Formats: sequence, structure tokens, C-alpha cells
Amino acid sequence: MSKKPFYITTTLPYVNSDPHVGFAMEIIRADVIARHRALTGHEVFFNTGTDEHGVKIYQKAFGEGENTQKFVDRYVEKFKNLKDILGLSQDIHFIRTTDPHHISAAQEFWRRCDKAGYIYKKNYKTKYCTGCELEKTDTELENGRCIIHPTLDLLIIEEENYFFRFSLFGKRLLDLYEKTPDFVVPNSRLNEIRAFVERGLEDFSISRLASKMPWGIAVPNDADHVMYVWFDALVNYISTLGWPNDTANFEKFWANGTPVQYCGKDNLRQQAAMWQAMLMAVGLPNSRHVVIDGFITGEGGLKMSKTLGNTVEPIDVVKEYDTDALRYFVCRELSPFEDGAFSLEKFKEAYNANLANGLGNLASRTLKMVADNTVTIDWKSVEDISNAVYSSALESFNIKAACDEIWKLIQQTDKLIQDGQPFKVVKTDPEKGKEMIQALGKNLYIIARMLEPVLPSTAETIKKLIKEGKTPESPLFMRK
RNA sequence: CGCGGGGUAGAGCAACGGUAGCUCGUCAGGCUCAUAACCUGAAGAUUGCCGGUUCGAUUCCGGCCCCCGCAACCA
Repeated sequence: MSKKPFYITTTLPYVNSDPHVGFAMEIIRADVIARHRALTGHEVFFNTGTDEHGVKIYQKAFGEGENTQKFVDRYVEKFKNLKDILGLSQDIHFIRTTDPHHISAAQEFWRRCDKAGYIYKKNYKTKYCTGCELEKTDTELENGRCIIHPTLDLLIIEEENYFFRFSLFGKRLLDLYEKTPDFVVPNSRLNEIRAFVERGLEDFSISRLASKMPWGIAVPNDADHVMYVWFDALVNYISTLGWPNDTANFEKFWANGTPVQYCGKDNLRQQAAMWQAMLMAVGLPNSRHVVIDGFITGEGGLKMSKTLGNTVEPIDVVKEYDTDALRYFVCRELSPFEDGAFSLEKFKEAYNANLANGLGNLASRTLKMVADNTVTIDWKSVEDISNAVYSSALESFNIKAACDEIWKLIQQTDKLIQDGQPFKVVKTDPEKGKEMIQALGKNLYIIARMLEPVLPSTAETIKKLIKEGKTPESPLFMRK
């Protein structure tokens, strides 16, 4: 039986700082979807990587007196380490925008865009603060002045940039949203991007002067310019597949697959509009789904910030609680599409209630009865998951709803034990008692099967214990 | 009239035109297989404010107040 191709990617985090919990959430969720697809007969191509060009990285490396390439090489390792820290799929693809293949792919993409007539040159005005010696964007200004140097006037600098004719794609983008209403998930974000496109699009700049900022991919046939990092970075979604050279993988996973892109809500425009217009410009098929995550906020729903001291480092959480606990929190305790608050207090509460007391305790009590009464669990009979709510939730990227379904079964099984009291029955009517325990064991196996995409290592442990008829040597999740 | 999200029990969330549910916490009872875990029950909400539509609105419409994020060349 040939497997259906399935492609999923995260955005590429920018490597100017350590991986933060928001990206951890994004990639864990993408991993859950990827694992679910792999478990349901798909051949999965799961992409992530690092975005390594641009002025911020150039400046930061410069500021630290380090060679830019060495600087990014060093940071990339931190992102590659996420694979183990977060328990990601072993076969995840990791692309760097400094990979030679990606560089040539981005240049080819540019050429095709240019050839199709969607790139042109024009003057571009920037605001420059002589205090910071930096160009400023409007968001970095207050009352038309630099926040750090409010007494200085800003210099207006004019330079030539290449622009992408984004303005020509409004109609086609709206058609795309119209034709595929689940193109952007959730629906509220589709409305948002539609409203944005309806308001009218402006062409955007896609290059920078190499004399000012050399850390970028060279623009074909113009040594004076490098690509603006957005243009370069977005191409990774297809360069990772080998495009334009390896068309086999591209055809299979992108053109004939259903490419899914996960991203944070700050990336809505880039992923759901700009990138889609770029694809249209070169005549390539659009993505199939763009799934938008909310932000993780700190205590009290406030933006996480170092000064407020409400930041949470994923690696610290994993050190104290383990990978699956973090995966659990991200998948079930945070809203699947809206902002959600992450505090250690909340984390501990959820951990104790649902992993230690809920899942872990149920596994302990069930497995104890199974082992003490030497009951053999007919796990093969429940190998297939036939829970429609669970499956359709995962297919529509509502991981939380899928998890709720698992915890519903955990609760039901706890109640089954309480109501039926098999531990008592087995003493007076062994046959009937064992039958009841057999049913509990099957339930636990179903729970483990459903947990596989979400808590892969815990699921594996439980399945193994059931098959061997053993009890856990130590609690699956120690109470904290 | 820039855009979007939100205001529901002590806290965090869910739901929906027709008795407002869940988790944590609190109180009472039960069970003992289990990680002082598990099960049951109780207390606790005039669903931000005002008006409208309706037999009936928390849910639809209008207005107002408050909170948060974004406002594209910030990668």
C-alpha cells in the first residue's frame, strides 16, 4: 500500500537569541500533527530550521566581535538541540538559510519572479537615528522620534531597493481564501488576513544595499544588493524539498501533497499572504493550510519579558519535569489558537492534576491489578483507534480537543474501577474480576495509543508495560 | 471612524437561541487496586454596562466602558 504524502513545516526561528517557549510550542504542535499523520499511514516530511540572514544577526555578531558565520553556527546548535529536548520526530528535516542549496534556490526563485515581471527597483526612504547609528522603523519610534534619543532629529536616507509587486495579488489572494476557507486556521485569522488584503496591498521591499548590510543572499546579477531576509527565508519551505533541482520530492510533498505551515500570529501576513503571493508569482502551487498559534504570555496574561521576570525557558521546564510534561502542557493546557498564559505555578498544578494524579495514577492502579492477577491484555484487539472525535480534532489541528478526548477516557476508566471494584470482585469471583481487569487494561492501551503523537515516550512506556504485564518501577509522573 | 481578540463562579478556561459546563481551589461523604492518589455530592456566576429583536439571549443586533495584541519593509 503506498502511503499518502504529508508535508508540514514550522516557521524558521531567527537565530539572534536562544529558542524561546513560543517556538517550542509551535514545533511541538507541528510534531504532534506530524506524528499523528505518520501513525495513520502517511509518508511525512517534517521541516524546520533556522533563519540566519539579516541586519539584526549581522549587528549582533558584530557587536560580540564574532565572525557572522561562526556566530550563527554557534546558535544553530541550540536549535538543533531542541530535537532531543522536546522529543521531536527523529526524521525531522533541518534547513539553514545559509545552506548552499538554499542560497541557490532563493536566487533561482528571485530570477523566476523577476522574469515573470514581479520585481522592480525604486527609491526607498528610511529613517536614520544618528544617536543609535541605526535605521529605524515606524514601530521603533515615538512621536516621530527615536525612543532612545528623543532630542535628535531623524535623518531621512534615500536608497534604491528592489520591490516585489505584492499589490498585484490582492484579487488572487482573496480568491484563494474564498476557495479554501480552511486555508487559514482558525477561521478568525482567515477573516483577519482577508480584511487586510481587502484594504489594499502595497509592494514590499525585498533587497538591501550590500554596502550597508552584506549578510544576505546576493541578488542575481546585481552585486550591490542582497536579498531582504524575508524573501530569502520564505523560500526555505520549498528549498528544503530540494526545489528547484529535486522536483520529485517537491512534486510529491508540495505540489501533490497538502502542505501545512505552522506559525505564530505575528507571522500571519508573511505566511498567509506574502509567501502565497510569491508562490503565485513564480507559478507554484499554494500551501494548503496555514495554522496560526497564539502567543504564550507570562503570568497574568502579560507579555513575557525579562524585565517583568515572567519568562519561562523551555529547557528549564524540561529539566525539572521532563519532555512529555512540557508537551502535555503546550498541547492541552494552552489554547490551541489563542494566547495562553504560561507560569510555573500553572504548570505544576496541571502536571499534578492530570499527569501524576490522572494518567500516571491510572496507569499504576491498572497495571498493578493486571500484574497481581496475571491477566493478559488482548491489546491487539484495540490497536486501531476508532475515536472519531479524536481523529477529526487532530485533522483540524485542534490538539487540545484531541487531548480532552484522551482525558475523558482516563476519567471514565477511573470511574469504572470505582464503580465496578474489580480489586474486590477478583477475590470472590476470579473469573469475572479478571474479565473486568482485562477491560481496564484495554482501556489503558487505547489511552496509550491515543497519547502516541502527544506524549510519545510515555505512550511507549505504557504500551510496553501492558504487553509485558508489568507495573512501572517508579511512578510515570512523580507528584511535585 | 486603522485591524483583530477578549471581558462567564475565588483563579484559569468552555459552551450556546431554550434548565450556564470543565479544571484547580473550598466543604462533606465514599473507596482502598493506585503516586495522601480515585469516585460521589455540596457551596459558589444577576455570563462588563445600556438598549433592541424574540415566547425566550450568556448566545443575534446597536451603543458604551475596560483589557490585550497588531498597525506590513520589526526576520
